[in-house]
Amino acid sequence: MKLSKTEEELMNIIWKQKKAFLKDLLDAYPEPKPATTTVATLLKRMTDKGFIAYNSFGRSREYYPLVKKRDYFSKHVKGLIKNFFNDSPTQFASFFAQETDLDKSQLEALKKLIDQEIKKK
Amino acid sequence: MKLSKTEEELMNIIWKQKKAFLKDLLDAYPEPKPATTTVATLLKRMTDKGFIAYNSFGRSREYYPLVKKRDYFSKHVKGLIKNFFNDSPTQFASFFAQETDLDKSQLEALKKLIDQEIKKK
DNA sequence: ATATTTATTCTATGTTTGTAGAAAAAATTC
DNA sequence: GAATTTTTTCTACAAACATAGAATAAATAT
Repeated sequence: MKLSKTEEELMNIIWKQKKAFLKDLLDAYPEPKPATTTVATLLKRMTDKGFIAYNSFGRSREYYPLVKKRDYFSKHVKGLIKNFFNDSPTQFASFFAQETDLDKSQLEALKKLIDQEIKKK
Repeated sequence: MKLSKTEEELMNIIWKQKKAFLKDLLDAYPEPKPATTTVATLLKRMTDKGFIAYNSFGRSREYYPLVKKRDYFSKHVKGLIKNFFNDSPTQFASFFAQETDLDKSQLEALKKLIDQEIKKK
């Protein structure tokens, strides 16, 4: 089961807040905010899909993620790589390095990071 | 305007073939192949959306991409970065390096690549 | 306690997607 | 040239999505 675009957006807010009531989520939306009921519907669907859960406090609920952002994206990016870069992460990485115009210091930082990964191996 | 999942799949075939008739595209699908009309519908929708065009040869058409794979993905990945990594390519890169388990030689290759990018700056 | 606000569920509508049959028209085969 | 195959358009329909009003129930404010 997958999240739709708008559900993803909401999920992202929930990940950031770690846990939140409807109100907190609504607050986090930029203008023009969606209707309360729209977000409520989304929350219900996401609960049904198993991406979030909640603890009840009286009538209202504190929602929290059931899926880690990391895991979610791992799948996401791997799918992207598989579908469009012949399952080759390096091909993707190459594309990434050339396409997202990082400046020199960012590239240096990235290089350092990769060095660390190499050491881990 | 965006491509849907199945449209993306077809687009990917078109990118690979560079130009192709309906038949060629159908051939490229793995079993179980979709119905001819299904692919035809997809082609029509993608034409309407402005992602492909065609040259007519009598009755039938040779389809070709109007959008470069590179550009399409550039947008795609940038959106991903924007939405989920606070608009920070380095944060994304970090995630990428850790999550897609590249082996040592792949990481080395990647490092070399980044070095080249640095030199360009 | 009454009025008001808030959270939730139900219902609803328009749109997009995935999938494909029927029909028409052209191309190919026999 | 009649029969068959291929390509395309039209039509269709169910599922998923985006969005939100109406109704309800519970919480809070006065």
